[in-house]
Amino acid sequence: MPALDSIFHALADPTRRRILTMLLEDDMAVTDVADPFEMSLAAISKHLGVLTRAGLISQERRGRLTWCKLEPQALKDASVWMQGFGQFEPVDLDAFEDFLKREFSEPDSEEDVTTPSPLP
Amino acid sequence: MPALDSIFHALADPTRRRILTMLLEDDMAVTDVADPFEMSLAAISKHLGVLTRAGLISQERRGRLTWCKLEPQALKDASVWMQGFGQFEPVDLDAFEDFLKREFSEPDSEEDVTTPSPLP
DNA sequence: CGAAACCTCAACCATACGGTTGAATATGCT
DNA sequence: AGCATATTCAACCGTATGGTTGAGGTTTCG
Repeated sequence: MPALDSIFHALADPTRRRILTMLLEDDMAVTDVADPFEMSLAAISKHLGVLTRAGLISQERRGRLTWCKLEPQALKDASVWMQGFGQFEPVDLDAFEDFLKREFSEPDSEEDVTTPSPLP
Repeated sequence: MPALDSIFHALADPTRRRILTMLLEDDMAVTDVADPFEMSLAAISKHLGVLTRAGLISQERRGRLTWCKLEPQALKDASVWMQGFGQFEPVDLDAFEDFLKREFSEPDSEEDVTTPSPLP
């Protein structure tokens, strides 16, 4: 439903990717999402708007809290688009480790955890 | 090596995604890449620059032609990042068909082929 | 050599992006 | 009712983005 444009655009920001990884653990209220960031609440609210319009999360108001929930379907759309290129073999969890290795060994660009951590 | 920022940013533009799908078929010279677009050559050249800096393609000059070649490793990085979310099951080619179905049934946003076509 | 083909560079423009601050709007608590 | 909490809205600002046009540098070919 949401276009690839908005999905990829949403994923192109490290703050938003980090928000997604936070939501991977559990649903969160907006203020709690904003807590670890050194940025105004309004800025985070905007980021959440971008993620919502991309369909990557949903926001449901319950009481005075607005709960943010990961919506993996949009991510899946984008993932499937990339898989459609078919140039590389199916999901390879080793590849994720490889990726992390390269991400951390080369002091490339960002600093913090903009990557999910499904490795237990 | 290229950060997720630049990869996802590069993927967020329909022109650039379409270029990638074109390069899926074969390597191409810049002018030929630009041909189907209603846009100046300089604009396409810029798009190719974005794709190159993201590591999604490489450009090699041979004679007076500059050949553009798909570089799937960067795509794989991004794909792996998404797979890291692990919320959805491994590569599911049916999902790609589902995606196309939804993409074409709902007159959502874009019009043309910004998706690869690995279905023979 | 000179002209044409191929591509990038530079300057410019309108619009979008990511952030800020301050006011506005719910909702819940006492 | 009244106040604190939670979230968004609105206006603003600097910078980036995606496009244009025109000039410039290589390479090939007649």
